[in-house]
Amino acid sequence: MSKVDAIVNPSQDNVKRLVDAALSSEALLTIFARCRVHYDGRAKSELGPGDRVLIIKPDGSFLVHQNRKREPVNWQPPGSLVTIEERNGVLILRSVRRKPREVLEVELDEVYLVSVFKAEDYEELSLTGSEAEMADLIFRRPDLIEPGFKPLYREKTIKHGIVDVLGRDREGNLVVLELKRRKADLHAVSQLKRYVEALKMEHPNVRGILVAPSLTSGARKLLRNEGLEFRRVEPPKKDRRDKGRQRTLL
Amino acid sequence: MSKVDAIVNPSQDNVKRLVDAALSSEALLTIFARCRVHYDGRAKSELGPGDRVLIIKPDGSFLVHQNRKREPVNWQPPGSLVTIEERNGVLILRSVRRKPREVLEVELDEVYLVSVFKAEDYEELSLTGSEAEMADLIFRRPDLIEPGFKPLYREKTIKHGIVDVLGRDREGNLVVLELKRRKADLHAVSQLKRYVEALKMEHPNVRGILVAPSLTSGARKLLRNEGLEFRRVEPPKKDRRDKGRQRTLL
DNA sequence: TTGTACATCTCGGGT
DNA sequence: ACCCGAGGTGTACAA
Repeated sequence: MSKVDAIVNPSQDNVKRLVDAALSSEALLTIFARCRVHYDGRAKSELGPGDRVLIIKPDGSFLVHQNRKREPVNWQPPGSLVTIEERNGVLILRSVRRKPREVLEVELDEVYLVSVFKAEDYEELSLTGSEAEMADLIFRRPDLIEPGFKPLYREKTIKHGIVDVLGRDREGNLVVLELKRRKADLHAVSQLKRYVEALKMEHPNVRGILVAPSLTSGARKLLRNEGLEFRRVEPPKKDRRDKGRQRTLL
Repeated sequence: MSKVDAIVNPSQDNVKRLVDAALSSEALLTIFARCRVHYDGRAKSELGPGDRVLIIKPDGSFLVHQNRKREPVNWQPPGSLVTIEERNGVLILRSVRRKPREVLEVELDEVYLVSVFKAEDYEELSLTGSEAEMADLIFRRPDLIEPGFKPLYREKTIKHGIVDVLGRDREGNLVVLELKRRKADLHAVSQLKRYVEALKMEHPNVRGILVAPSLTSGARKLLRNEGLEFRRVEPPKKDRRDKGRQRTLL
């Protein structure tokens, strides 16, 4: 069997055969088709006839893509179970998820292409510039917050949530850091405030510092009104000098 | 020209030809390939060699899918600009986004399938069970909140945010509703609290009610501690009896 | 363009 | 299984 099987304008029988082959062989299935889509689960949706790309992965992920946007118009998450059946002469792909129960049905009005891809992939994404790396940075260089700052806990569970970084300042005050890898908004300030207020119930002096590359206008206002602070810190991008073959992209 | 062009195990020249054809013709391009992926922008990532599905849409959306998970491992949002070039005998797909500047590069080590799909789609998703429909419901049936409740504003901008529903109770107290279409969490409570406190600065009696199908344990505790309230409401799913041909899926 | 909040968010980590 | 929060979140909508 080869890595890829593809048939343009397949017969219904060929569609069924290839789909069954893909579903039973850990292969990734891609279909170009004119179709209708029905979904019922956490919400409910209908999509009238049109040309779409369908992707069914061996882990049960099911994507329905229109010709615009990054997001699938309909989908089913990993773990869902796919079947294909014929109803009144129309092929129907059906994907069922349990817990929560969700059903996705795609009526295949006309299939332009079926392709089966035995994709082998043992690599995982390596990403830098995350919030976790901001925390690392602050533990390595606490002076980025202020002189004398001592970070003590990381991902510390408190009364009403989980604090990014908990530490003490030069004067012994408890300090809560809320880190954001991108521009911080109102939500981030509310989050910080929730932590500060929870800690204030058990400690006398608690400071809250929002640590981010920037703030929205509204976040800045709310932060001031609440007596909270801001420190500008960029999420660090590690140099991965992996194999020395990678040039700078940007 | 037909709706679909596909070549299995294409030569480099054929890849280049089909890709150029797709990029200049509003067609959706799909490639099965062994590839490496490099990204630099808001963050930075590297992905070693493996088999993936690449999708490039006519609006510039660029997806790199591994054989698991619903999410693309790498991507570029709509509006990005794609080019294909050859570097040291290797074909490279390059997508550039401006604002923020982000570059995605895919090294095509081996191409198993190139397919070009002139997808025609004039349909839009019709979805029910959203938060917006919960708001509609409450304006139609305010008694779902409590007897005498009068909803007044929808999506009302206040000092620090935008309130879902603002109204008055039987006794003339200002009432803020925060709606969640699914189980409400700590975040939802913080959001509601932010609105209530903003309104309290200008009004004497303000009540805050979280309206959702259920609550997380933590949300319930915080809600109680803050003197806020909860009303159980399910997001309504409209019956779309469209064309009478649709059976219930679930 | 910026700000704000929803989403069938998805995903991972912790308890 | 539930809870919690990050995300290159994406997406729509309003100011």
